[in-house]
Amino acid sequence: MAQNIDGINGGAVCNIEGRPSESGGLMEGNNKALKKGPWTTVEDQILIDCVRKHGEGNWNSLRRNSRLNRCGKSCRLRWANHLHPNLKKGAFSPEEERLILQLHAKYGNKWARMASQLPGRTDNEIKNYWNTRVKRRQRKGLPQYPHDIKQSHFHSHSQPTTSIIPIGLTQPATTTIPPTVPSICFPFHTSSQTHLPPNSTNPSHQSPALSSSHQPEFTLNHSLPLFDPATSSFSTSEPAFNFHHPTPMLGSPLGYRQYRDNVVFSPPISPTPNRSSSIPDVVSYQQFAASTNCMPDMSSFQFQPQSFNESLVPFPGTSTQIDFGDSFFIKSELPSCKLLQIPEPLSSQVSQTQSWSEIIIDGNINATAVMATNETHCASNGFLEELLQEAEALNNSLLEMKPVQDHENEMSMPEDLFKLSNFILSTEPVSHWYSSDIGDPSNSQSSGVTETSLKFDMQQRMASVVASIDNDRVPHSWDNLPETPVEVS
DNA sequence: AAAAAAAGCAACCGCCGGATG
DNA sequence: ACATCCGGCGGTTGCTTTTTT
Repeated sequence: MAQNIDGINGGAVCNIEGRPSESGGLMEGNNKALKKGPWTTVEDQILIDCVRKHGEGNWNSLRRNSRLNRCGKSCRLRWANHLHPNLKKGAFSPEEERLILQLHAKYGNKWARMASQLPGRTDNEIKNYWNTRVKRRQRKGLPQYPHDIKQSHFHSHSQPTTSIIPIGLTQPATTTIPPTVPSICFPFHTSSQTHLPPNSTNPSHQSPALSSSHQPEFTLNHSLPLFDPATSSFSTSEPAFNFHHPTPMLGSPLGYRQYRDNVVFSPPISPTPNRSSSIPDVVSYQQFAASTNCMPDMSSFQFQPQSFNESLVPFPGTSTQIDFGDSFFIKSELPSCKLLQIPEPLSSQVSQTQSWSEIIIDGNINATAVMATNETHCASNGFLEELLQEAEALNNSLLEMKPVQDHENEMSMPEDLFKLSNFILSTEPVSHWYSSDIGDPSNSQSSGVTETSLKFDMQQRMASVVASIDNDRVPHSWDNLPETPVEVS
């Protein structure tokens, strides 16, 4: 908008965030009232320079240490909504509009959540678009949603509808869910599509939020039974998934702050010299087995989260809830996720028979369940068959499991899951993630890696990992996981 | 062409929750 | 345990621009 170009605006002034009592009064050493109103190009440039120099975050300190006479909030908003380099300008495309409708039907007025599904778009843009649309359609007496989009949220302020979906196989079927249906279903592939985590076939990393593939055509090889809480029964129709942990493109997920500056490599669980209790690196494990035709000893592997291969990185904004014990369930609408069942028993007795399983659900909504044992005498040439058999067995057992209703805490990542994410993040040096992008991670702030980009990838990775541990058999309970890494600033 | 209405947009406000001391 | 800081989010306001009458 061409208003107030170049600094001559009559913007009003305000005190800090409209809360005079905070910070012990005005300005904290900069005893001037803060400016309000439209931003000028001069202010924009100052803000851009500051962010380039210091990175995102710490908006109030940014304000204090710059010539900007704006409150921190205002700076953050300006950056996120207008100055961020990843922003997509211009009108929404028809595809985006369609997606907004679908997302709103699913989430209600959860603008940040919706924005996380619209690369380059901000919550504010979406909110404005929607509000305008609402007014227009109300005036015309039209319904808010097209006939083919079914509203699934309770009301505009409600939590989204949740379906709890057990992983499992029903009879083989091929189902195509048209992209217009804002629901997806996780299928299981059984044989030819077994997904051993590839390495060489990994596509180069692409930020999911910047990809346009967030709405694939979902071709399912198997339909999954869905548990309908209303009827307490399973159904294969109208699957619905919900993102329970929004990851706004320009924001950080809850609890992220504790990681954002962490470049410390924390030891994995029980970092004993022989790594006997480390969680195995699933990918390396499989690759080792495939390449050497023998099953490696679990103790030779160390849990290396970077092995979550890039092709499996889900779209941002996804998360999954698992209920452990004898059963687990996906409760998510994410189009991609990865489930790991940690070896059982995850204990120091690595010499004894262990098994582990992995369920991968990739961006094409293809799921593969893989299980393996590390019995040292496992016939190598029967490896895949064995995996598949066990996967089948896993699927079958899952079908028998009772769904667990997640009640009030739908929006929060389960504590266990969060701890796992915490652990995983703490075990992986940032350099692994960004080596190809930025070189020296220790210099990430000044080498062009913004906090946002770091957050972004972190969010993806957090969302991509869901793990379970059977506490009954695993001496390493979540409580033994490393504490939140110390923030390094 | 002018006025009114609608649309578009930017920014602020208040609330909230997590982090921190 | 508490207070404070900080930042995210959703609601709202108000200004400008565009379209309609």
